[in-house]
Amino acid sequence: MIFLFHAGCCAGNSNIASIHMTSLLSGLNPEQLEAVTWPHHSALVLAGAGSGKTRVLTTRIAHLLQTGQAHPQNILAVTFTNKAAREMITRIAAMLPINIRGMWIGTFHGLCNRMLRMHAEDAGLPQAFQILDMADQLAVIRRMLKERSLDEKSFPPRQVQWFINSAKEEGLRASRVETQDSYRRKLAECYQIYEGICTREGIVDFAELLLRSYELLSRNELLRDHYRARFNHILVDEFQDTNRLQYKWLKLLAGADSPQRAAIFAVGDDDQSIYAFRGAHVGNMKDLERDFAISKVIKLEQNYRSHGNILDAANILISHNNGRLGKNLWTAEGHGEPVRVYHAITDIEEAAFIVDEIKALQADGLALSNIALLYRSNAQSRILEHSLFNASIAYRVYGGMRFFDRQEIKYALAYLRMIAFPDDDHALLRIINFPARGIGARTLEQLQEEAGAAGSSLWQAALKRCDGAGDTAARRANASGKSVAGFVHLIQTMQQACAGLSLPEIVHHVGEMSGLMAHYQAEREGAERLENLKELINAATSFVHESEDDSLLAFLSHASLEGGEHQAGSYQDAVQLMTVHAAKGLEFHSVFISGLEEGLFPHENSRHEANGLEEERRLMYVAMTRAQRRLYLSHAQSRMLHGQTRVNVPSRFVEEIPGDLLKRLRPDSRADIGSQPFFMSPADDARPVRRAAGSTASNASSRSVAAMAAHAPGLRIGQQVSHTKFGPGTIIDYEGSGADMRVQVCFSHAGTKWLSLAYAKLTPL
DNA sequence: CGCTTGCGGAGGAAG
DNA sequence: TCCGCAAGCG
Repeated sequence: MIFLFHAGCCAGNSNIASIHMTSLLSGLNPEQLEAVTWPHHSALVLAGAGSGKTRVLTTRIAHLLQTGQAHPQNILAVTFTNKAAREMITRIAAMLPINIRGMWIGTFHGLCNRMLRMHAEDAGLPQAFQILDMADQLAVIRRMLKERSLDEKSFPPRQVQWFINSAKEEGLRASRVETQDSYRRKLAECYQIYEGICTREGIVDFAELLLRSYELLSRNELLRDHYRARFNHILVDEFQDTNRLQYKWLKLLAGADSPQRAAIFAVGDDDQSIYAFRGAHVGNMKDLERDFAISKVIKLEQNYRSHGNILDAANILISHNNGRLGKNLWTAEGHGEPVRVYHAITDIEEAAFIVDEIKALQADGLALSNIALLYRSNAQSRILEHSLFNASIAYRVYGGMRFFDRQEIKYALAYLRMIAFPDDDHALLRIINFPARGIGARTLEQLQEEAGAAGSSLWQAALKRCDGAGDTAARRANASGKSVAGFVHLIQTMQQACAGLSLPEIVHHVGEMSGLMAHYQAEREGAERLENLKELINAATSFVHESEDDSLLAFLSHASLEGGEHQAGSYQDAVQLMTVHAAKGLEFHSVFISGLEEGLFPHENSRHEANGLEEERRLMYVAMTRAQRRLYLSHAQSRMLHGQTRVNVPSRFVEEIPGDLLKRLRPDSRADIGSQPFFMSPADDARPVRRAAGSTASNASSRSVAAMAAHAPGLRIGQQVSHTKFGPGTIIDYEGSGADMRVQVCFSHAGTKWLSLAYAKLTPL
């Protein structure tokens, strides 16, 4: 009764409580209020974009606690991303002065991990099971295929991986996969073998976390009853993104068919379902209504984000989809500006237009970080970056490599793993020869044979090898015996050295002793990797401070479950570039959606998928509803794709928006020429119109000198420079900006190289 | 062992 | 066109 305890601290607690109550619920619109104060019965909240979804979710939790309808330990709230989970926790903590420890708030995978660690034995897992990310999983699959002499051509590892994960997400074990045709039968065999490896080595992939947890609950009645009695409020964020297994898990946990079932409070938006390709099943929304006897869907349709024209355009666009649950966003604000549509001749010219508009917005006082450039596929960012760079506009690209995905981090983590759990074959294989210590494929094969024969881990096999002291046969042929001995010795030394140290100290030691630091120090382009290794120590430090469990094992799980930021953020004000998928959940004053062409958006691959076009349209809907005040849609008549210039028709999505909501812009004038035809004659095409302001030249020599100087004072293309190692040279090209800026230098003696300005010491001559 | 070369493929991506 | 991966050479 944590809340009552708090209230009881204060005199006149009923007064305090009512003040809290008012402040919690005040400012909610009627629908939000209905959702927040919904009785202890399952509910489906259809929450449109910008309708205050997170607020409803967090306020409901606070309200349940405050009114004594639930104690923290009765609450389980599940999200898809760590970011969303963190935000939820932060907001609840800001609303209520309570200890939120008892609540289970996290991602599906995080919560399943928590449950499996607590009941590892019951779940048939070793206490220290390791979590594989996608890349690790792929590596294990490759290893398996090789061991089984299965041809990678007839068994593409990625397809095998996809098959296994899809099966797991349907809740199917290898033995229960349907095998009508021989191909599926073979894949099912792979799944079977893979399962064996995972069991033997105590490794668990992402899908396995859920499946194990599900099986644990369904098999173990005691545990199931325990959790059912405990969590009587289950709240789900982004419900439209749940896959079949996640829904089954929720259903089992909530006890859909048991008399005293939990209330599931699911918040989602079928119109924003854009993850079918990774298993999301929107049908779960209908299933929830049925399985939990939900009589009324609460709709949050008032939008607090966008102006009217933007919402109207989005509403009409999405109305072209069938089978929607049905929802129409509205705003209390005015219509605002029309949606701007720009018809570019080429992709280059499209980028130039965007740059010009950004400059104009900037001149009007808008911060760059309030501007987003969205695109359907990552490949499109290149040309936008190029143009932004030339115009000296700071930008930040989202996506790509995440911190814990980096190879140097993976190596360090594998060493950490070996310290605590040396029997981990997967970790051993990753680092046994990195940094290089002369252990080749040959030695490894032998080791694997020995381990196979003894039925032991590779580590045990390596130990045995070293035990066989003296000059036995193992040592005769080459030095590999020595190398393995060296490796064994290294790990053992590290184990001893790290005993009793704090986590950050261990990470530091491992970096030094493994030789990783030295390796990257010696490597020419290793500066950034070195930085990341240092950053890993920081990550360990903050982990120790923030986490209840500061063990090495917990840190390793954390690393697997939390990819980390995409890149160390340069905190300067910058335009935000990202895919539409990555933009979901975000909002910006001004949004550009570029590449609105048939084949690109909607993407041509979607044509061969069931309901592919509708998913693309939802994607467009998500993109449009990111904009608060100004929305630009642009498309180019011709675009370079896969090395070929292709001519494209404007996206049907643009056509689906009524003309009276649009303002069409043209390259040669800002006048409204919406009545003119979209396509220009070939003669026009031959002489593309260039906007005056932005240089769109693609070769470095004609780039704006001023542009580069703005990023790197004192440097320009053509500048003679000197490098401490490579000697004199000339700057011939550059890319990136700020801390990420790199220059290409043609050295007199050392050839042409790309160098990071942040690390390379270049002296202007 | 590590680097270079050549070929193929190319969508979106949390945990 | 560009990137990433697999085989091949020094």
